[in-house]
Amino acid sequence: MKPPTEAELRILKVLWGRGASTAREVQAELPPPEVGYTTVLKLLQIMEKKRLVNVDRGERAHTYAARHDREATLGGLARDFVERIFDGATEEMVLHLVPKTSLDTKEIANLRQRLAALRKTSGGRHDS
Amino acid sequence: MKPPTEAELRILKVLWGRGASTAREVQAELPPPEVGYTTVLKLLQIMEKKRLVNVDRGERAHTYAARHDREATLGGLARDFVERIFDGATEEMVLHLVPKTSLDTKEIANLRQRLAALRKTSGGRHDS
DNA sequence: ACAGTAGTACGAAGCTTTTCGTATGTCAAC
DNA sequence: GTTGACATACGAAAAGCTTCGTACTACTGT
Repeated sequence: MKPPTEAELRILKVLWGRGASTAREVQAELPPPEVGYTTVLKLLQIMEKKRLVNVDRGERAHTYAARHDREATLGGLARDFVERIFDGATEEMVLHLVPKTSLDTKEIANLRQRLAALRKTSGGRHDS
Repeated sequence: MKPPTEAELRILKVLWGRGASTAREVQAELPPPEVGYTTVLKLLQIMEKKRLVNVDRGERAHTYAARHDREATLGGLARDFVERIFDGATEEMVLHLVPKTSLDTKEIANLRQRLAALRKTSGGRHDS
């Protein structure tokens, strides 16, 4: 399942936010820098070929919907990134990220809780 | 400071592992799929133009060294990624990552400890 | 000196991504 | 039925990345 490119992801974000939309609607909602209508349409056509969106051709203007939900898509991108850049070392990635970016105390507490939960359930493989 | 591309990063990883090396040495150490010698050399030349590597032209064969250390480079890539893909939401990225990848209990404990430390020190700055 | 070996420099092809122009189709209303 | 608004389809240009072929240079051994 091919990952979306940068521009494709921008479009997917709109579709996740709005639900099924026409090309025109997507274009209107896209954050700057603005991009031409035909550009958006072309991207949507490409995304259809890649099976990233479903198309409803019933109406005057086709309506497009993201085929995969946000969680699955972004999760996949994140895992690919860790694989490619950190050779799979999730821990290192997180350690790089955490001190350098803005995490408020609430988020930190939340993360700690999740990690604690993980330890109990069988989330990841245990040490060999 | 331009981020390295995929192929450039593969080369940087070798340089970080070996220290300053010739093009030939880099090529030999590069993981599969194998790539031609001139390809590696060309990349190194491009990387020099981009100031990703330092070159020592003293010897018969030039020797190349990574200009920035692994920490800074990978950290920058990680932060850029979170910005582009997750719109800066580090917490969400980590939450996506942690349950899906294999973290053993030792790593989980380590992360929790780091987070705890964070809470005490700066707490992270948050814009808003 | 000559051939062989090992190096650098560089142009350019092939690919992907992003962008848009232009051609074309369709509907509605005057 | 012609015009205008709005839609899709598609070709193709521009830019970046990766790859390599080819040309050239320099050292080494016979």
